[in-house]
Amino acid sequence: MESKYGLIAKFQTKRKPSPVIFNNKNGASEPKRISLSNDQTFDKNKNKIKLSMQEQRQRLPIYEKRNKLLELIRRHSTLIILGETGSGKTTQIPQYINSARLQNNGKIAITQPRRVAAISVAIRVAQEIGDGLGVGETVGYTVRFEDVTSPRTKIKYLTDGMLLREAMVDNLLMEYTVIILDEAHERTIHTDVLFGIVKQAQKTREEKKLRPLKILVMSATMDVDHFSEYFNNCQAVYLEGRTYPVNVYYTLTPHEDYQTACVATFFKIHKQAPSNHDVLIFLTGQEEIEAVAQQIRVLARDPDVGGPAVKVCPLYASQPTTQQMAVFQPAPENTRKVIIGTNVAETSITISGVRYVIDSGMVKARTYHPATGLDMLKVQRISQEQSWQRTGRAGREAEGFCYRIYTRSQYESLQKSTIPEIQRANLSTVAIQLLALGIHAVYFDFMDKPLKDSITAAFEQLKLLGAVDGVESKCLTSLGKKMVQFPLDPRFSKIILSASEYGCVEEILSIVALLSGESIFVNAPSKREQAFTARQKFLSPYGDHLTLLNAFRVYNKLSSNNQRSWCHEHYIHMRNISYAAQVRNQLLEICQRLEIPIVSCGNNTDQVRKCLVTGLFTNVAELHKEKQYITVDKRQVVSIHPSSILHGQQPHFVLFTEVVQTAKFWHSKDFQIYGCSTLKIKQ
DNA sequence: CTAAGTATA
Repeated sequence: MESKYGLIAKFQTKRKPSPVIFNNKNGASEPKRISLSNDQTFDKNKNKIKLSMQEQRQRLPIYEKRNKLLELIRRHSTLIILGETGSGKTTQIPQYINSARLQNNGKIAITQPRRVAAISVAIRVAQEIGDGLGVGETVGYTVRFEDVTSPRTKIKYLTDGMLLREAMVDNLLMEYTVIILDEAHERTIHTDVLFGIVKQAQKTREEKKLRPLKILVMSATMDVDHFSEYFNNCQAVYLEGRTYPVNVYYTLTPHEDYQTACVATFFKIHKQAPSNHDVLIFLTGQEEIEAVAQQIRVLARDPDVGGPAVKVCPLYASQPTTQQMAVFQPAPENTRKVIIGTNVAETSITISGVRYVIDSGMVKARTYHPATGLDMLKVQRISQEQSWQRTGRAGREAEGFCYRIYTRSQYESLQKSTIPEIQRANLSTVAIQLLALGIHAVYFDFMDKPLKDSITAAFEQLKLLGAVDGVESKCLTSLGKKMVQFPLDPRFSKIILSASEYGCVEEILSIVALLSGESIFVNAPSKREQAFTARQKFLSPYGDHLTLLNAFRVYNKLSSNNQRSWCHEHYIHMRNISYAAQVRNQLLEICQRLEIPIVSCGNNTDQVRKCLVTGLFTNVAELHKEKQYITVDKRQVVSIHPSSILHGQQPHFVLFTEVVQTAKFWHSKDFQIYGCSTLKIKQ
């Protein structure tokens, strides 16, 4: 098998990839999911007609159906609304309900899987509603760290995770008379749990003759029957979107080396398409994206290749924000922009100007193995749903083209839908949250049941942590009740709750906060050397946890106007470290509420490592032979990930935060452990 | 031949 590093070398010798042959038919024979609309406001020409906000609202395809929709919502206690991209369902439906006062004296909740979406939609709707009051009054939002609502708020946008938190305080969600679960097709773990909670709340409120709860489930057009069946065969209504047709092409033969095929396809497009038509390539990860970006840059400079200049924009979530912004800036005159992205570009980030999509057909996805307790991050084929999602990205503003680096029959053999997150995640957080609501996960009404083994594994972990007395237990111990207060994996909640015993609450709060977000260390492949050198300043011989703490201690002593430049100099991720500081504040508040004394161990940081073991006791590995470790718990062979400070050293015992298998095939030596600390076991 | 998809509380 050829490695992706070999490819760079091959391309640097300016050899061009061989052409990829596509079929000539477009995707018109595919299920018709992409429909045409002639709306002028979407024209990309420069004399765009300026419309008032109210005119814009009236031009949305949903506007004509307003009365019909309201009638359906009034009549049904549960309704499924299928809406294509651009139908305006997220912004308009809550306003329609509000102006018809269907919520009576309660509130309308609309959940979103992502914070940015909840915030930006709320701001938009607050403007549209035109009462001049701005966000936080009639229309508000609630996300972690930010509650922009008032007692007068009628329409409240929130993240699905936030509504789940609220349900843990009041499982009947009495504050709301209408709950809209938006983007339900994404099937986030939080939305899946909310399905059951909201359904039960509606039933209980009816039985107890409390004020009724109306449920709207909004989704892209997929798997209606599945949703409807779960919600007692409720009715579904379809809303037309506003997108343009996309011509879909398949390769005639399978391409195992999808990276090279993507590059070749890009240059095929590059030669013929006008330079202001941007291209979006879907690939799987940072390393791969940077490699392909480099190949395209090199080839684009080759005079033999021809075509306009090329601006290459890599796009993945862990990029520094400034780099990510480059994606939104239009390319200069006579220059083609090509965005090479992960699945962030599928849902989270929308880029205008894209007319061509190249879909590798691959995605990196996480799966959880209850038997071993191990996570895998594996490159695998996308689902058919996902491939249409990617295709749709070419038709947001005008007719587009999508080149699929797989054959039609390969497409047909893809699984129809993506496996919902709840079926491929560690369930200990879900299990403890449901217990706080008095429900054992085994008896919970899931739309798609998680694996029995996953639930069992979760309960075994909760038992070891002392959150429950037994795996059948339907209530939490007093420790468990404290643990569930924290917005954390139960293992980390446990560590915080043990910290006062070890006299290191200050330090543990910092470390847990740092571990609960993304890495604060910048890890761009091109700057690896410099980043490594800069990191030496914070290095602790005891490993990554204390190294993180050292960096965080320095950061906290800086005045706020020095933080940015300090982060830049030390290859620290500004966004991630300031996020960790916010998380720490939140955790600190919870500790104060629980009356935990906030003590520090100063330089006696041995206490910190001892304390970490109280939650991560299953995450211990022993040196087995040269560079090879074996986990004490499940006897799995692992090795230290190169990002760890302890990589290259061989302490006898290590404590780690996480194990992940990253390679394409199942070789035991491919399991790597992240976030390592040395561990001396005293006799 | 050393390198983590995306979210969230």
